[in-house]
Amino acid sequence: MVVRSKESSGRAPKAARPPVKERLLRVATRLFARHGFEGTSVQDIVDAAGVTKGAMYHYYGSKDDLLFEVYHQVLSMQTSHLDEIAVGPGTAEERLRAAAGDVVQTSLDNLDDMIVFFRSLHMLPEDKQTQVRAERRAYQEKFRALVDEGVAAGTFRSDISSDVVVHYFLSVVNQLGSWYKPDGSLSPGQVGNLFTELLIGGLATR
Amino acid sequence: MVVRSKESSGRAPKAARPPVKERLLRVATRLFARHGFEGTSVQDIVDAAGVTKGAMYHYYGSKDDLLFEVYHQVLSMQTSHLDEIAVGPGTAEERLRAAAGDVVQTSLDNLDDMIVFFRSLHMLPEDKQTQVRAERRAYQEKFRALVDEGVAAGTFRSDISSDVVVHYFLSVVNQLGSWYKPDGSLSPGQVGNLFTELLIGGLATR
DNA sequence: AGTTTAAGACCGACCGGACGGTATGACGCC
DNA sequence: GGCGTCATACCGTCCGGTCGGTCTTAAACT
Repeated sequence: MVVRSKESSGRAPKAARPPVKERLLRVATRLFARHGFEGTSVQDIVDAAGVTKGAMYHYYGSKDDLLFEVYHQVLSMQTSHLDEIAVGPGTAEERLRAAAGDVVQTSLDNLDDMIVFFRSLHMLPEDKQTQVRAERRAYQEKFRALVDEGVAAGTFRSDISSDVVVHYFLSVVNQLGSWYKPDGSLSPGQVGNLFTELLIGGLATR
Repeated sequence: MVVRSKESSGRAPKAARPPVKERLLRVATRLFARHGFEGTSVQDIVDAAGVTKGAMYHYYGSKDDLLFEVYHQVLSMQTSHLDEIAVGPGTAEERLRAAAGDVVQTSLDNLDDMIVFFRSLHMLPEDKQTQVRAERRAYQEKFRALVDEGVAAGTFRSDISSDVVVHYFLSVVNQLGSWYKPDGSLSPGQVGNLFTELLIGGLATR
């Protein structure tokens, strides 16, 4: 997680609240989410950030780099959350509930990142794509371990591959950006609870 | 990329296996799925189809048109399947099981279409995008009606919004292309059954 | 039957412009 | 005066789309 320095002192009269580097990443994320990676030009990004290309290529090596940063940010946050929950107290079911609810909620809190995430992976150069996938798999493995724990404890049914279960539930999370409307009647917490309920219900022994 | 693959069907000696129009759509779907819509040039498509741009623009008005056709094809197929199942015999649960299993299986049978579907919608021009969304909403509504039937019959729990349930399950379907490997150990039917089981389990009254 | 005509199917050179990226330099701060 | 931070101008490439033209086929006409 990046530590944000509060620097709102009497700076330049221009619109420069967050530092340029951060601002670039933020507007890029929003634009990628709205128009797609290929549908967003570098010019669009720097215009929206109120700078020029010179600034962007000073902080980032390429347009790809910008996209990669989005992935890294999301994954590192979700991973640290899951790590914390997994080693915490409670039964396997309780921890799985917590993990499921949390990943839904944090995803909804960063919807733009999620939209970019599931839509533009294939636009990354091969090596960075591999890196992201590896990180992603590590996350899935941790999730799967929780499910397996529950199976071992007899809380969850054992006739369903935990691998498939993880793909199943994380699919739901990844697709949140394609239908959830922040100004709708459902709060992130509510969605998290509903989805958690559906997951645990499907897993529970009858 | 040379594409002179001789198909096994002992057809005409000329290059006319499937008609050009169909061939274009088919190769376009595959290329869109592999490299994304923006990562595939019109030249790539016509090369792979063994024709030239003239041929493509003879049959399709634009590159967008080609993408739109993919969406139309997928949606019309899935809708007709669901329609058939919905009015068929059986309890609400039985029909929901059939619908869930079917949509998973047909999606896995047309993985490339699904990959394009969930990844490139935003590349369509606004009007066509609206059209696609309307068609998809109609599909979701039919699915939701099935869930509601089960709730009314007391088979499914009533404390979970059917709307959310539909988003939940269709998210799983839409993401199939991002992890399922046709040459893996799981058959489409098996995945369909597992997912159906997880869905019904989550819905069932305790 | 032989000839003309029309239409569809397809070719491929070409265009305008957008886009990612770079080179160079100005401006402030220690 | 060197270094970090950006602005400006510019380049080479690639891409969607166009357009005049050719070839094939079959109906219409004589």
